[in-house]
Amino acid sequence: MTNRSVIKTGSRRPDARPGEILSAALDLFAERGFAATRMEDVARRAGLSKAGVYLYFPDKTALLKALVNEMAGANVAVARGLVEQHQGAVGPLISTLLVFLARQLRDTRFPELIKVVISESRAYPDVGRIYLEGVISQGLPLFEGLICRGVASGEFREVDAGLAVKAMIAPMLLSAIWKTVMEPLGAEPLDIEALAAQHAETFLRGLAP
Amino acid sequence: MTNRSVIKTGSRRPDARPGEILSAALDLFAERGFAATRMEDVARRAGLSKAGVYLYFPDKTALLKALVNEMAGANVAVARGLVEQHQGAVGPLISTLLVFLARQLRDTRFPELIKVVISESRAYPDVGRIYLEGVISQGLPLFEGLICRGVASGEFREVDAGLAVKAMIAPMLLSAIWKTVMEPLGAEPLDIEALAAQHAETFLRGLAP
Amino acid sequence: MTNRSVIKTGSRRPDARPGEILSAALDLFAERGFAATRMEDVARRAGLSKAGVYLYFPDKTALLKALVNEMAGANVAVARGLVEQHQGAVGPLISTLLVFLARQLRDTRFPELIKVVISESRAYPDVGRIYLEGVISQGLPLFEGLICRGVASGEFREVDAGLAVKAMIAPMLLSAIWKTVMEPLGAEPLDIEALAAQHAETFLRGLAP
Amino acid sequence: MTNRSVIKTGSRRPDARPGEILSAALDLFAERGFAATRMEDVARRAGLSKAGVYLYFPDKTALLKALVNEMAGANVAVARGLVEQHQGAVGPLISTLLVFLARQLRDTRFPELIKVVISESRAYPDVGRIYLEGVISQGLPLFEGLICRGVASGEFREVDAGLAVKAMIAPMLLSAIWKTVMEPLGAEPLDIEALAAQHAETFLRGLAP
DNA sequence: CATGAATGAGGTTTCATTCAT
DNA sequence: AATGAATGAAACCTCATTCAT
Repeated sequence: MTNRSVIKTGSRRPDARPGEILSAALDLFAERGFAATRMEDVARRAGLSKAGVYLYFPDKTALLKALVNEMAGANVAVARGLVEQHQGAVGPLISTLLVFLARQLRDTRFPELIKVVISESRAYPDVGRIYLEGVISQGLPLFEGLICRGVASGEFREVDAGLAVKAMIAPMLLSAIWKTVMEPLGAEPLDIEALAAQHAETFLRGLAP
Repeated sequence: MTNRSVIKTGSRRPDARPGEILSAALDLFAERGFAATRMEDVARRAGLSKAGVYLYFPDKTALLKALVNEMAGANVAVARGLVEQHQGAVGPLISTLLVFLARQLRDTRFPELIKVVISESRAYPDVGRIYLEGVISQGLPLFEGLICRGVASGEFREVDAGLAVKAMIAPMLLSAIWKTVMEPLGAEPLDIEALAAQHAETFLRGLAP
Repeated sequence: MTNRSVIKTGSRRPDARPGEILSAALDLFAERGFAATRMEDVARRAGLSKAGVYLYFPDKTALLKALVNEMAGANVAVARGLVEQHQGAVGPLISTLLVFLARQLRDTRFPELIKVVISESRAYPDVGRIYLEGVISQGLPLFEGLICRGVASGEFREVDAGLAVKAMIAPMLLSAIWKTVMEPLGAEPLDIEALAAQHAETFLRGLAP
Repeated sequence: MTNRSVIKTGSRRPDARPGEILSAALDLFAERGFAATRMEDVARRAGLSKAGVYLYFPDKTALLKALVNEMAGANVAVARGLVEQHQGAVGPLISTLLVFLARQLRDTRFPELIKVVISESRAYPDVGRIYLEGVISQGLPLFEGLICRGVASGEFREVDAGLAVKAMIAPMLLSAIWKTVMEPLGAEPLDIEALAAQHAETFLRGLAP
């Protein structure tokens, strides 16, 4: 649906090539999974010959790594920005963050990427590691800090921040899985933003002292 | 149930063969993923020749389907039992259910199976469908009924039960992913039961009117 | 010319398969060189499918290694036998050995194998090492011992045994190269046995005190 | 009329380009072998783009042919010079020639070239033919003439000159192979000049009537 | 029931070579 | 003269799957 691949032009601007290839790759990884995507398909969808892809990426996994790097970095950066600029009670910020994430999940191919990472991480640990280091190790402490802040200020009751963060994030993960795994099987679509909103409400109420 | 590979001899009881094969398969699927598991490996671990596996299962995916069927069914059945036997306030039951699930995730290879289903569902929709129909379509309404009961009785505030169920379950999914994807990459282990307990507390508080 | 490959039967005796494959491989390596020989060609000439070869040899290089091992071992063993059984003056033994080698070069595919080893040793050092350890490191000391014996007994004048051995063997190497490299280009055939005989005569005369 | 204006960048002397390329090529052929040397490597080492090489040489084999031509010609020319200027007994001349060759083998990349010719001759018969015609067909008769002279003058006993020449040259071939094949595998270095000297001595003694 | 032997169908990757600029 | 970009053709190797015994 959210297909942004470029099929048409022979790409006058060589600088655009890597991006075109990555876009094609993500399309296909999301559609068929990493293993089932042949380099030739990526190439053709990027308007290139099979060998051409190898001019820009040494490996099939390099495509995946680049995708994870790229998308992961962007999201964490935004979240970090929101957190650092924020002042006052953390509850509203948590709501904002969850809704922001929900929109990302709804509007980008972040869910597909998460799914691919989950799927391929064992076979290609590098991919998992990039995600772990680029997203998990960046994002969780960020949110953990928020919980701690809330606890310290008396806004939240005493909870284990590490666990709380996971409970806070979990519905976003579930949304990604639902969208990429269950919906293609015929499950009814999930309103991710609504889930995020209701979850934020419940979660914050649940943390109230 | 949690049988971890039988190595010994030619297995006196022919009836045990399918189970041995499935056990071997789950071991390997969990360890290396579905795609990276060769039928020959399954066979060898089950103490059988490669061709022997085909006497019991027509297909590689048949192994996966059988595994999903088996384990999914079991868990849902227990949950259904708990729910149906229960009377009175639903809050404690939800706690009980979450902790039960947490223990299942901790003590069985349910997480691995979930991971495999997520990974292979696109390539083998049958597998996904079995899970969807055997677990999701069974479990979610079950829990949804609980939420509705709570709302109806005034125990919970007014919420969208469908969304609430997902928020309720999400940390369990996250736990499965964490255990099977992040921990092998070096992430610190997650205390699933503690997560479930704290989440239950927060979730129920959050639903209080 | 001395083509011994087996094309016909489907090979009732499975034990014969490795040998058949090796024979086919040597035919082709000798004919086209190692790099230009495709596994599929080997397979077809051995009356097997491409994948079938991999049941017996893990690698293309494994074919080469096996060939070197096999043939090298045989020749050294014979030479060693001759040397160990011999008594008396070493001159006649050296003549015998050279003529024996000449006949091997003339009648077997030893020359082709030497040529392949020379050609592929850099790309596949294992192959070279097998030859070095199986032939060179076995054969040279054997012959060196002979020279030393002759020097000690006064049959030969004082010479550097290590160098003498190389001079003694060199025409055999040249013969192998001539046969496999020059003759296919149209060079006139070399009478290896005659070369060996004349060389033995000259060499022994040259070593006389 | 003067020629077109000369483009400045790159090598100052356009005439030097082919030589630079050949030098780079020989370096790499010697180091990794012909097949394993990529045109891109040659280009880079010559300070050129991949396509640039094709401005000077139509083919990968053209590089090899040019190298063989160049080096072969040079050596034969020197040898021919020595032979033609010589008068008197041929024994000393043969010593001189062998030592000259030994030094060439020790100090130039002649050995590598011989090795490459041996290796690639089957796949690229042109290369072999150049060597056959430029070196073998020139050099052998030259030396054969010497032997014949010696026999005619009574300096040598009656021998088959064709065979004698091969025996005379063989240690030089062995040296080349030893240096390029065995030494990289860890075999102990060979003192080529010493081998040539001792061989000359033995060979000439062996030819004495 | 069980297996050893065999295969067909692919997919990734590598390069020599070409061409528009 | 020179090159960056692109490609087509190959070849190795892997496995799920089948079948005669």
